[in-house]
Amino acid sequence: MLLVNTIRENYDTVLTGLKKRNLPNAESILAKVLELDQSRKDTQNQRDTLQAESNAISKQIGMLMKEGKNAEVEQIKARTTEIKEQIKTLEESFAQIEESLKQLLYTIPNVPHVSVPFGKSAEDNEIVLQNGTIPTLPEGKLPHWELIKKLDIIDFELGVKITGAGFPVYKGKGARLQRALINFFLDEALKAGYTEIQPPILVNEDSGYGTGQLPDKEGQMYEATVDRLFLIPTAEVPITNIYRDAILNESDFPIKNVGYTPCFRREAGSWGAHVRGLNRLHQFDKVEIVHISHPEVSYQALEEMSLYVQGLLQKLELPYRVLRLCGGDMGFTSALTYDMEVFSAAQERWLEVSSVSNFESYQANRLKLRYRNADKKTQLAHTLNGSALALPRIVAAILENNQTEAGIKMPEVLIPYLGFDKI
RNA sequence: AGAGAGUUGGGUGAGUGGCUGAAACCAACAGUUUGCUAAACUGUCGUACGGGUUAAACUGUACCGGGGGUUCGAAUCCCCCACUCUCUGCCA
Repeated sequence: MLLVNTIRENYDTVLTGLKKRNLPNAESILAKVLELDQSRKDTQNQRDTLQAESNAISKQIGMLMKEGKNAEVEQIKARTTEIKEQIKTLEESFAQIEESLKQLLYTIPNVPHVSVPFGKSAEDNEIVLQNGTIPTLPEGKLPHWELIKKLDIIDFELGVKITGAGFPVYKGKGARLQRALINFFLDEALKAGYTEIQPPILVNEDSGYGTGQLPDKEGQMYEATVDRLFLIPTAEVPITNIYRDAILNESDFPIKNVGYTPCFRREAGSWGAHVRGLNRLHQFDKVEIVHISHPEVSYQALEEMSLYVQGLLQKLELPYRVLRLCGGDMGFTSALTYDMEVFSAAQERWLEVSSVSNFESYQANRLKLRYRNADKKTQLAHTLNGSALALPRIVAAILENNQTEAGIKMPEVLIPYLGFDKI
């Protein structure tokens, strides 16, 4: 969430930013925030003053009792009862004000970076670049959901039997392709200086709040209700939460972590005709990169991540494009997001395979992720993350784009990992 | 899962009702000394939210696993919860 100080000190920037987000009533929301913050301060001030008085009296009682002046003690005790009443009232309204303020702040999305285009939907995203050649496919080309059936490498019906829709079973070369991609992505990340992390894939409530899945997107996660744990929708959640409540040193930067995990998404209400096959699943594999960055260089880090992800797509010989998301399409917590899309040649569609975002201090504020600057003051760090990469749509594109009469050719870089060169 | 013990600042660890935001030691940081390193010595050394200041200085409040209670006053007493350790059981 945003810092109230940011809202107060950069009011105009915040307001224009929120308008880019198409947030209705931005003015009145911000006004309410400032108002609540002011009454929070006033209330705290009153409470603290009374509390100070009460503390002084208690100290005095201690001394009087030591001197055996019990009559005087009884006298001033009466005064504290009065003060205590007042403190209690103030305490209650203070808690109430703080809670309303917090709830209100939760409803305010991050302020978009200046380069984020205005716009309402995916239509308005800006195409930054396009790279690679779109293949011409032979007669009788098939979409991946036909290919996997024909080749018997991914089985959706079997997944339905075991679990339900959206939980495919990968078999034979299909399973080996998954494993090869995961290893390839992790090895590439190591070469690029990332530290490999294997986090838990169930997280507690605090972690959900830390990265912003809670309280709003509760319905998007599977929950183990008995233990009040959530299956992660992305490795971003556990890997970023490593740094919850941390105070780093400037010398700790940059922090670059990579982790492979399965991801679980309920995807409630987001199914339709265009999400056949591997395009949308409840469980899928993803390798995620997470940066914790010094605020001054977080946008350099974002570019670095974008180039890194593009490099992976180039190595996999997939045609791709990079989009800068518009204010209306960007995630709630992001300040700037690049989406990477690959062209899946049989479906003739662009598929999102990565989303690289700078959250600036928005997540860090919830996480209480700070660092100590040269003046020994604590400052919020910046967090960034991106998929590198999400597997299912990569698999879909590899299968569709590389189909030949002789079978599906595997990308050169994967062959050492696969142990075969076509399916 | 059952029984017992525990949870204090970056670490070890003292503290059983007021003089404790918290001893001592270690680590860290700055300085003195030194041919260099080491040692020794001196100092600094929690977080959050307020007040104050151009900025500091200074100052108020809260925080000793989390929440609640008793009390004029709680790290210290009581209750609930979480977690950790030991033993027993079970198990990949």
